[in-house]
Amino acid sequence: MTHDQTQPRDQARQGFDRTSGCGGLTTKDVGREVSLAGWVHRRRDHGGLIFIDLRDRSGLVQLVFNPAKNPEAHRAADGLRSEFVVAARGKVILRDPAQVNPKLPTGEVEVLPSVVEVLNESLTPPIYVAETADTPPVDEPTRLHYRYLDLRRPRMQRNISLRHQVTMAVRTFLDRHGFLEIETPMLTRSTPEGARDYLVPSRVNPGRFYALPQSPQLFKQLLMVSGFERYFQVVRCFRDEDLRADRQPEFTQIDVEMSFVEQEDVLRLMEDLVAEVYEKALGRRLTRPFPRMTWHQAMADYGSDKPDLRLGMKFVDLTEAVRGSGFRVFAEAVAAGGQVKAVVAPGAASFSRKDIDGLGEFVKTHGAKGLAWMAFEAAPAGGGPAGGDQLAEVRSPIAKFFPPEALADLRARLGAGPGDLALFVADQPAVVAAALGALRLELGRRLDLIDRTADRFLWVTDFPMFEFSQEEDRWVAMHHPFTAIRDGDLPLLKSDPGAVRAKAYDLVQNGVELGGGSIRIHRRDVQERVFDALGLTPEEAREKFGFLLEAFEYGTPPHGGIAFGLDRMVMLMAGAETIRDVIAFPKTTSASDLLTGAPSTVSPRQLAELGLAPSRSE
RNA sequence: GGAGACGUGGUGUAGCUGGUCUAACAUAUGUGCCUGUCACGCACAAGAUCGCGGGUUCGAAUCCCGUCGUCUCCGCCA
Repeated sequence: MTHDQTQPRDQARQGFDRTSGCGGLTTKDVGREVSLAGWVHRRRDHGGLIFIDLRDRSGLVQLVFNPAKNPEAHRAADGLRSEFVVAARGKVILRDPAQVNPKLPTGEVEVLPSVVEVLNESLTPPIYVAETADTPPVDEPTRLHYRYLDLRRPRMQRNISLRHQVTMAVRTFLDRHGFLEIETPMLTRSTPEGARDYLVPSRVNPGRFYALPQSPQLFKQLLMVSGFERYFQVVRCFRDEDLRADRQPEFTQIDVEMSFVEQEDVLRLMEDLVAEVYEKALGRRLTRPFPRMTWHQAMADYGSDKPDLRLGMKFVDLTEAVRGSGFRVFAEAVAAGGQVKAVVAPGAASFSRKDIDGLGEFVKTHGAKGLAWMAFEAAPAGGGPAGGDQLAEVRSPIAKFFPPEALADLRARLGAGPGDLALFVADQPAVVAAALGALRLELGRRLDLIDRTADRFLWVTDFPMFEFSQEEDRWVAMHHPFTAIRDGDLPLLKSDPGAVRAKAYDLVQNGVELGGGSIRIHRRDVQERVFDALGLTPEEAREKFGFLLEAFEYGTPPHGGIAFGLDRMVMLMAGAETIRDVIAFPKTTSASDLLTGAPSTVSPRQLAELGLAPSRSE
C-alpha cells in the first residue's frame, strides 16, 4: 500500500486508477466510463479497426480502436504487442447482436478506449500465454525457466486461485470448529525414523545441524500436551527423497491434531472438512459417508493400500483352486506359501500375443517373475443356437495344464465372460499385490475403464503397525513410531509384531493418498514398548526422543490427528496430472529450481563460516 | 541406485533403414494489405548447423560411446 510516490511510473499512471477488472464487465456496465489495466492477451489488426483482448486476473475484455472515432488511441493501439502492460480508459458499450461472442463472459460488451498508455513493453514471450487448442503445449523445462510467464496462463491462474480457495475453506472450517493455527519451527532436530532430512548447518554451533521438518509431528503432539486441544497448520514439509509426479522435496500439509478423541471422531470431522472444501472451492457435493476398507482388504482385493475405486477389476484369489495343479508354476508358488491371483480385463481377449507379452514385461518391472493368461474368445456373431454367450475357445498357453472341468471351474471363479482376458500372477503375497495391483491400473488406463468424472473417496483403516525392513533387518513403523496400537493387539508386540494393527488411517481419492493420520500413543510406558519393538535401546530412545518421553510424564491427553497433502488435493480438484501444476514454483525431478538455479554452489567463505568442507564438488 | 522416453528456428513437432536435409510443418515474430474480428484473414520475409563432447564413415540431425538436462516408473518416500 505504501508505494513510493516519487516513482515516475506512478506519475504516468495518474488518472488510470482501475475502476474494475476486465473479466467482470457485463451489460450492467454499459455506458460506464471505466479505467482498466492489464496485459495484451491478443491483438487483431484489421488495418482500420484494431481489437485488443485485455487480460487481467479477472479475465478478458475486448477493446475496440476505431481510427475514425479516436485516431490518437488507435495510433497507440497500433504499437501494442502480446503481453505489453497497458492502462486504458474508455466507455463500455453494448455489442451489436451480430458481434456478440458467446464464448466470452464479457462477450456482450466491449470497451471503446479514449486513452491508452503503455505501462511496460514485453519481449516476445517464450510461452504461449494466450494459449488455445492449437498452440502447441510448451515443454516443462521452458515453463519452469519462465515460470512467471507460465503462471500467467489462464489455466495456471485457475489452479493457483483454486489452491487459495481450498486453504481458505480449510481455515474457515477449522476455525469454526475451534482449531487454532499454530506455527512450529522450521529449524528443528533431525530424527532417525522416516525420510531423509534436509539439513541446515548451524554457524553458531559448528559441526551441528538443524533438520527441516518432514512434518510437524512431534510439535503438534507437544501442543496437545500443552493443552491447546485442537491445532492445525497449513505447513511446509521437507523430505530429501527421490521425486515423482506427486512428490516434491518441499510440499504443503494441512496438519491437524486433536485431544480427547478416538479414531472415529477424527474420521468424521475430517470427512466433514473435505466435503466442505469441495463444496466451497468447486461447488461439488461429495457422496457421503466415504466408504471404508481395512488395509488387509485393500491389499487382498486391489494389491494396494490406496486402491483406485473408479475402476473395478477386483483380484480373484485362485490359491486354493490351483493348489496341486498340473501347472507347476502355480502349484509350486502355492506350496511355497505364496498365492495365485488374477484380474479379469473386460474385452481384452482381443489383445495380441505381442500386447500380452508387453504386459508380461510390465509386471516384471513390478517384481513378478511372469504373467500367465487365458483369453476367453467370444463366439463369432450369430454363431450357434446357444447365443452370444458361447465361448468359441480358450486361448492360453497354460490351458493345456488344466482338464476341462478344472478350466470350467477357473472360469466360473474368475467370472470371465466371452471376450475377457484373465491375467494371473503366482508369487509371495507382497509380489502378487504389487504386480497385479500395478497391472490392474495399467489395464484400466489402456482399456479406458476409469471413470474420469467420478471422485471416489475411501478411508483405509487398520494399517499394520510395523513392516519388516530387509535392508535394516528390523521392524520399522509403517506410519510412525508414535502411532497407537489397536486395543487388544498390545500383547502381540513382542510375540508377533507383524500382526499388530495400528490406529492408523489414510484417506484415498481416486488411487491417490490424500492424507493419513493416527491416534497417538500418549503414555510413556507404551511408547517405550514400541521403541523397544523397533529395536531402539532405552538409551537410544532417550537420546532421540527424550523430550517426548519426558513430556509424556506430565499429563498427556489422549490425542490423534491427520495430515492432508494440500498439493495432491488441489491437483485432483484441478484435474492436473502433477502437483507441479498447482505449486507456483516447483522443482524438477532432480530437485532443482530451473528459475532461480537452486541449488547452487556457495562461496568458500560461506562454507568456512559454517565449518564445512565439501568432500566432493562439481 | 536402477529401467525407459525425450532433447532439431522463439515455441511445439517431422525428419533419424546415413548422401539434393542447401533441414520440413504448425505456431509465434516482422513487414505490407484489410473497418467487426475474437484461434481474424491474405501475401511476403526473417529465424535452427539438429543439447554438449568424442568416435565410426568419403559423408552424421540420422549409427556408436560418453556426458548434461527434462519427464515417467521401480527402489526410496507416507
